[in-house]
Amino acid sequence: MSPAQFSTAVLDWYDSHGRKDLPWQQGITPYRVWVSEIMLQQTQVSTVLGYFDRFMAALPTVNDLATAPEDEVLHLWTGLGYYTRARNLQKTAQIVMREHAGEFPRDVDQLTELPGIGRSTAGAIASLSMGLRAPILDGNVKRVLARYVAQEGYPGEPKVAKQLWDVAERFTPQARVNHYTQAMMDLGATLCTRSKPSCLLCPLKSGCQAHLLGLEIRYPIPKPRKTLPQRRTLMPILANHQGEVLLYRRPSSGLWGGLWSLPELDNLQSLDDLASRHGLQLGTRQMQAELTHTFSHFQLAIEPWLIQVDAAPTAVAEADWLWYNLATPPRLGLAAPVKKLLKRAADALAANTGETP
DNA sequence: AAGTCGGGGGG
DNA sequence: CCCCCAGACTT
Repeated sequence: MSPAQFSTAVLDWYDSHGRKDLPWQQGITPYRVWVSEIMLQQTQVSTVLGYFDRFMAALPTVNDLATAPEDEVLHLWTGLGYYTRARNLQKTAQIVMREHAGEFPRDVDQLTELPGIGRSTAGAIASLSMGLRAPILDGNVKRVLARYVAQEGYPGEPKVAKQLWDVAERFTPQARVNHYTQAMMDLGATLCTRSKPSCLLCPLKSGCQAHLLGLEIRYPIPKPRKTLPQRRTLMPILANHQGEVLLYRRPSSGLWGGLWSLPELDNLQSLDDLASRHGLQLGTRQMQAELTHTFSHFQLAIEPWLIQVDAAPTAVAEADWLWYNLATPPRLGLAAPVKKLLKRAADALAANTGETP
């Protein structure tokens, strides 16, 4: 799609589906748009709804904000978080009064110099309240554009961010830039959501590279994790005198869905609960060599414990639990690290029985 | 480039 | 639990 086709599709969609009834979209002034944009930084619309009107009622003009006690401003901000925003808000109000004769500069670069206003917020104020052709790139727009061009690389990276700003700049139209800006944010908020995007309803689907590839979910590329989150678990290898080990079947959904696994414990104390649950009499315990298993999203350190079971009921009482015979293993789906641990156990058992007189 | 600031919602 | 959200600023 050419930039003209792109913005036309976005604007047509705005006319029929864009949001037009948010509080800061009524009686639009640079002051109201600015306050709303600051409140909306890293903060969801539903949260800001509870603050905006109260704030505007208490401090209806830039001058009111500039001259209010700081405590009053912070009071109006209480619960919104990122309190530096509130202090910067008042600083900027004072600068606007003192250096700009009470009027916000009609210039993106000058807006960006004000405390708390970065490039995206400046673009939003300029386009929404002044009709200036200025791009924005907030979280919503970033997602829409990253998908539209199937942008590789993590957008937090300056090089990638610059490419997305270039795309944003290219597609931003001269006419109706206020509606265009609002529409791009609305697209990201309502259709082009992080999970389960509604591509079939999207006005950009015919040109969206991610959608055409069927890879919407892949973009924007998430922050690369150098060190995966670390988790630990303890796996008791409960071995009876028949050379069998106690396994259970994991729930059909989720991690290792439907596969059989060794029991997982947070600590050694909870071993007693497991034993009593299955009516087991436990003997000696011995820690085995630790095993780490890497998933796509975290790393799991497994601390295996070999536990002798001296006595147990003849049959397992609970469904989805079984005694797994190491010498004649049944054909079951096993979680990968469990398979490894069982092999170790089987080898050790074979060596023992071979040597024992 | 990475850390900080916050409260809330969703998977 | 982690990740993310109408980000900006500091280190």
